Amino acid sequence: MMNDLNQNPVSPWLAGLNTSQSDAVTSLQGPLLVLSGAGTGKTRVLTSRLAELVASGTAKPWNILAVTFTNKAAREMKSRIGDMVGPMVEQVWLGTFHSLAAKMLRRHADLVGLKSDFTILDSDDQVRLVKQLMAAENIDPKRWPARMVAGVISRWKDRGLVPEKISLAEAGDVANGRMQQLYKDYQARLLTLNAVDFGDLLLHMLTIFQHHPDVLADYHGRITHIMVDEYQDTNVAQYLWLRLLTGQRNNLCCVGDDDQSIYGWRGAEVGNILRFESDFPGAKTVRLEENYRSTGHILAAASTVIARNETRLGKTLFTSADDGEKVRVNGYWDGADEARSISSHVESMQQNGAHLSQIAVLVRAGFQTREFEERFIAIGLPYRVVGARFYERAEIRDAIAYLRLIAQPADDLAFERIINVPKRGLGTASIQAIHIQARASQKPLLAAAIDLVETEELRPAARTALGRFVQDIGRWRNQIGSLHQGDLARMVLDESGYTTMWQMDKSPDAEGRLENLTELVSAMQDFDSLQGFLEHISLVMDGDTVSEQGEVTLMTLHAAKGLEFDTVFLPGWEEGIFPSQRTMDENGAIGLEEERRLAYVGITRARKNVHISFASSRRVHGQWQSAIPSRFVQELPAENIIEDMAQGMGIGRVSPAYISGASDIVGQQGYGPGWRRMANRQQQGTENRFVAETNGAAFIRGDRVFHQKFGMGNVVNVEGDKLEISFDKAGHKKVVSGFVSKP
DNA sequence: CGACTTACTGTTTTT
DNA sequence: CAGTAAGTCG
Repeated sequence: MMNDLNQNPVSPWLAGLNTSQSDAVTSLQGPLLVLSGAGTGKTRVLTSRLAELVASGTAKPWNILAVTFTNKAAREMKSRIGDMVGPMVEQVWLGTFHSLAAKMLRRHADLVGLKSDFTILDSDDQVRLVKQLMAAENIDPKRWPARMVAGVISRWKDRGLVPEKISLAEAGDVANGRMQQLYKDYQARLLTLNAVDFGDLLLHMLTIFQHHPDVLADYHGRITHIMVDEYQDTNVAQYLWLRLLTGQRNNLCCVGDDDQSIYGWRGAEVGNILRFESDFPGAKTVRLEENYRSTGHILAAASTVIARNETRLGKTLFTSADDGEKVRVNGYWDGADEARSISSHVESMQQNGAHLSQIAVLVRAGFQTREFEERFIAIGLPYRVVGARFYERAEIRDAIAYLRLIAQPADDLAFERIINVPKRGLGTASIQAIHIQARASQKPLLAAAIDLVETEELRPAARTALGRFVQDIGRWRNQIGSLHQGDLARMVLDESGYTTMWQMDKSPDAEGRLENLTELVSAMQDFDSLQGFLEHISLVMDGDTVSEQGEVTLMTLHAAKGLEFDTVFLPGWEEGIFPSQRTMDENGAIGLEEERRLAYVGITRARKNVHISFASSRRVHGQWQSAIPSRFVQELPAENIIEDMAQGMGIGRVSPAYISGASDIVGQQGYGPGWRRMANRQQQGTENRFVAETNGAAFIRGDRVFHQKFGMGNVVNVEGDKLEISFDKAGHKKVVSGFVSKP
């Protein structure tokens, strides 16, 4: 240990660092790349180094720019640095790429034709805008989905490309070769809306830095040291932004792990980290290779898998921990079997004293959580699904649209979203009239609507409704400042009839939506102003409520990056699912490597136990499909795993017939008839059995019933053979009586 | 204008 | 299968 590096024996954070960690923490000048493997103490190094920069007098807090990707990471960094250096942390430029860029852009908005109170659009708004532009250009939205077109534009922005820089070849035949025009239109439209999308935050700053050297010079004067977290996830625009800000001083410290780059499809360039040493001559590279998280077997399994990747800088992780238990590999008959087995395993772990919060099920894609949810509900196992993000829910977005429109009358997208929500009798005809008026008078939609009410243009009913609407908006707008934004929000939701709309709604999730609205209002209390709140929500899309009262975590591998658990279940390791067929089709070998990194991320989330599993058949889009174990299963080193096969299903022993997809050929292990027929028969049998059991058993309100998927519940309403049931765990559902039984 | 019906289409998603 | 988005009828 070399924790007493002469110059500052009092820095407590230097104690207990290993050699390479402390090397990284005390290398304060020049370009530094810290290659930090999973579980090697990355955050600790990052925060300690920042503290050291300040404590050693190398830099003042306000000379340091510390960049992360997520708000969560920024928060954590802030609190940990705060623990080390105290309130000085407030002076550091600390935040996400987007929040920092937004802060800068508000200062210089006029240089790119924006006002400093510009709106930040989310991806949903983006797509709707693109859709409108495509309609104007007569491009078939079926042939070229707006989502895809918006995606292409976003990828260009990720690469730092403004519309003028798009080459013909680049645009390709997407949208009939009109992509460049669409991109131009889109940017023009954003300017008239005084809005930017996420990509613009960076892109506009690049433009400003390039065209206004004085602005850049000003930042060079302010910022002398830059630190970046998760460097492997930076895209080209972020790279350029960092590079420009770094300038001649060259004090850039990037921390990352090329093996954990899993956002390539979102524009992240692994190349950035791979190229660091040539990009920044004289760069020093420090490898953090001692893993403090996982046991030997787990680490060995992960290392062996990732070693197959060609494109990597290479690290050799080691641990002084025990070998621990081997990674268990399980084969199951089908997905339900897999879910059943995993959930009962979790149950028995719980009975043996394990904390549910230390157990996670990590899947490749969101839809895979469902099977587990259903099973967890059925057996009453507490769980939480990470991913369904609060601010993306329709009711929250609607509520925010109201607030946006009030705060920002020119926000046409917000206007369109809520003009007829709840229903005010303003349909396509009225909306079109507003659009025509707006275009003719060069005004935003709300202003045009106000004008339109004065005319005879609309039918009386619509005119009255619109009149009321614009009047309401104006009235609420006058309350800004005099009324606390939380109270204002409640008032808006009540007076607009939005709350009533959901109260009247009989669908089972209406109640939850109302709760979400209440939660939104209470979340607003914490902000200084309505503007402040809106800025926050446009950049912080995580509404993660930390209810750590012991629940199994269910989430995607992507969402799991950076987290750790004692026990991790990795189901669905089947070709086509994981690695994902689509990724392989679209990105070939590169895509496969990214999938493999995802496998690496998954395995390295575990401290003590990993359970990998696959199923022989699975229902995908309602169709039964046979599957072969993922190639990643084969790549696991035999000495670090235990195969725990059900019914003689082995890792490499699946009949080749299934590989070719000829599912009707009988396999060697007696797989029987094709999966499809087989499955149908099973399903029919199941249904019949339930009908038979409950035959003649009429249900009445108040009956206590059991449902295979949803568990126990009470009948709250009966309509013929359809029952409305309030389940103990699954909430309100409507089900056919044949699927429930009396206990 | 809105409720209902039919056709289609399914990853991952830090901001 | 199931959720959505567009399309049709009253």
